Amino acid sequence: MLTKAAKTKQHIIEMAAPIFNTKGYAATSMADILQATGLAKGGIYGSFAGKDEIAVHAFEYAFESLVNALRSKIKQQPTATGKLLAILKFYHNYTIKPHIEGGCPLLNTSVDADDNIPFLKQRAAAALQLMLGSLRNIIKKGVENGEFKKTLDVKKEAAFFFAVIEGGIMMAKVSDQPARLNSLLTGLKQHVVNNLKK
Amino acid sequence: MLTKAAKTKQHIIEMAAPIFNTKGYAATSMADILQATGLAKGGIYGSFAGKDEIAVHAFEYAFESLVNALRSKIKQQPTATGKLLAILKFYHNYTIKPHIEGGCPLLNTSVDADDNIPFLKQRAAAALQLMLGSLRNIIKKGVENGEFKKTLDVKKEAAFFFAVIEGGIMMAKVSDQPARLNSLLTGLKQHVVNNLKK
Amino acid sequence: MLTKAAKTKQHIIEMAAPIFNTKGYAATSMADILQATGLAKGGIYGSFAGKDEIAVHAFEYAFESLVNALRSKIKQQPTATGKLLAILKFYHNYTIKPHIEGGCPLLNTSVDADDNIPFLKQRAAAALQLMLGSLRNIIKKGVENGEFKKTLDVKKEAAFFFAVIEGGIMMAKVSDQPARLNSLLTGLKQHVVNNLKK
Amino acid sequence: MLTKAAKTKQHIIEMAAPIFNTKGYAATSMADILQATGLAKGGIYGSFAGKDEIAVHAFEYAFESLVNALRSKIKQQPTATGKLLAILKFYHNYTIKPHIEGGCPLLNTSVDADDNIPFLKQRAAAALQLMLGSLRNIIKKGVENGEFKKTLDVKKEAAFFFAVIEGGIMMAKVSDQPARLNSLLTGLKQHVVNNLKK
DNA sequence: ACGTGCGGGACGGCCCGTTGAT
DNA sequence: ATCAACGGGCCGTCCCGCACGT
Repeated sequence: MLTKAAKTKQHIIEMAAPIFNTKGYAATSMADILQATGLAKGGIYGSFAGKDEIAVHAFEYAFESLVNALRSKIKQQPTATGKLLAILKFYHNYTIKPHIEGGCPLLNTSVDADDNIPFLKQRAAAALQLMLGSLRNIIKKGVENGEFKKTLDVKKEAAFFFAVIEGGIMMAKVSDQPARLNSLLTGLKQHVVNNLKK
Repeated sequence: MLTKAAKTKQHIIEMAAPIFNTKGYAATSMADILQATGLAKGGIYGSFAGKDEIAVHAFEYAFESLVNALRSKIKQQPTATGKLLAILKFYHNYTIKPHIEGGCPLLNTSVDADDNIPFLKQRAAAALQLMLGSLRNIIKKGVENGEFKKTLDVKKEAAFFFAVIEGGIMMAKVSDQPARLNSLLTGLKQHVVNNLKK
Repeated sequence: MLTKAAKTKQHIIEMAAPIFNTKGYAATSMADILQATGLAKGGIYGSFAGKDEIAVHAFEYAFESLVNALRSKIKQQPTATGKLLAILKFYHNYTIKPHIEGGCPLLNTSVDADDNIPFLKQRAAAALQLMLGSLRNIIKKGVENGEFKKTLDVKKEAAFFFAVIEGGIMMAKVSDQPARLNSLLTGLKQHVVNNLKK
Repeated sequence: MLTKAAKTKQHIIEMAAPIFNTKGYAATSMADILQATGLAKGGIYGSFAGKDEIAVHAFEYAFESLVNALRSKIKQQPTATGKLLAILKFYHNYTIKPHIEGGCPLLNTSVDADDNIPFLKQRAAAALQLMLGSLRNIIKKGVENGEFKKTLDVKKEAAFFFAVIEGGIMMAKVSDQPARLNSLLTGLKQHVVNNLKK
């Protein structure tokens, strides 16, 4: 069972995550978090050392939410092809209905933190590693079980897959054209069916 | 000839652009810009109405720098294939030696501004439109002059091309692995040679 | 009992009131208030939303002080004549020893705010209304109980009474001649005794 | 004939006077004056040493305007009674149509400057002295030529006259009730006719 | 242990009145 | 005589301790 303190901590994280993910680290103020959580000024500092620590937990929470959402879709699919297509389906209209407000935390935090906020950059890098690792696993199993061509460069294929998605999210969001992402997802789908499969 | 005022304005823009591009809008302070330009507190406000205006000009300067750098490479190539490969070459090791400190201003500003800073988002969206338009032009001409397959979906192909690059930059940068981008660029090169060409 | 917060708020008001009353709204800086209160920035903005709010409370405090001081003098007098003379006595040498530094807050704030600071003007107007109302009450009762002539124009008489005082304060203060005010007060006294009384 | 420099100076003064008279010394910025005059920064400082000097000239200009306007009305009246009534007529509806924007410069500047701006206070005091002197002259002549009672305290009468007017202006303006002033003026008129005259 | 709320002080962007170089 | 530049000051927000109740 969760202690009261742990509950409060979790509450703060869950309220703060969409704010950080939307506004970015620098533009998110403690006041924003106070208001969102309903806590008093000092109440936060009982649970966290400071803004940095909240930001880290908020990112990890946001990323885990993403991973969990993806994993539940993937698990339902027995084949590697099915898993990849499930991922693509997950991202359909993602800029309209993202799993967390603000869109992909990996993209947001990476770009936000890469030059300035080392402790966040580090977490984002680890998250990316995990994400790419999962994709590679799926593709690798597809190769091993004969679904996909043996000649595939698994690592490259995974990176390519994710790059298109993230690039697509960025473009769709800034231009307010969700179709930009969807079109790319369709392209990836054809790529999976036409180029990866035997 | 440039007036002194115009020179100062340009100086401010050129000094501010890498800062905004590196730290983002919210994390960039007027003090940063003052220090970088060597001007005094009041000196800036003779040339600009405020931080917002500087940020807009800084972005447009950074983006134009990118466009100019790209264009000079493209112009040297007579064929559509050559132009696309020149673009890929331009982005080789881009996270190590970007044309401006902080990396791709389109990526940075889009992600920084999309939920919070409408006047910047708008400029970033316009810049993206221009960039994609240029790519489409190149590919379209390749189709028209018989270099590329007639069946190509020009719009999709351009979006795909740029999405991979931007996604690749993001991943390479956050993970401090420039090779991640280069590998994707190599993949794109093969795509151009194998899939686009007749 | 007063909470600590309420005490601090009151402390700020009491320290700020003479400053605003002396220097006026625009010329009073937050730094002045910080120094007078001994508080830091965060301390002030915990109690007030901003300078405006402090100015309003400061004015109301200053005006209430005036009203209380006057009322205590008035209460001691059973007759209307006595009350009016008590008021005149209160203002004797007022520019030398005002009840609050800077002199009459009604005069100061009215002139300071009437063209520029609507939220203060509004409070000053209400205060004036209250002040004139009190004067009218006194005179009216004097008429009713037979002290004063039945033909008196109560409203006019009250306005006249107060106009002379405020005009006198202004003249005495700017010329550094307190006697200018005292002389007018003497004149008013004769007016009460000679013209108002039956 | 006026030199060009003198013309510029006069232009600045005439544009600045209503601003100072409306907003007060502290709240009037050089930028306000620049905008009103249409001059460039250097243009002002060629004619004046600084804001202080402009404020002084602006006040004196505003006060002289008042004096001139009053004098022209007074001159038309041969009798002392006529002169006093002309003054009262001049102030009728003064808060609606003051001779200069912002209302009586003597009142405004006195209250604005009395605790804080010695160089302005000094000018305001001198102006008051002049104003009261003029009133005394009128009344004194009225006594001498037999219009008024010989027992009048000339000095007191003049001060009383002006105090009511200035107090009335203050009250009328802050309450947005011009009638408050007019009512007092009517009272003064009766006072002149009933109490001063033989 | 948990949370409250007052207070601290540095810094945020911006505007002030003014001066020098041209 | 113009205009670019100065530098200190403006009000307000920032993130954060600390002393206290509970």
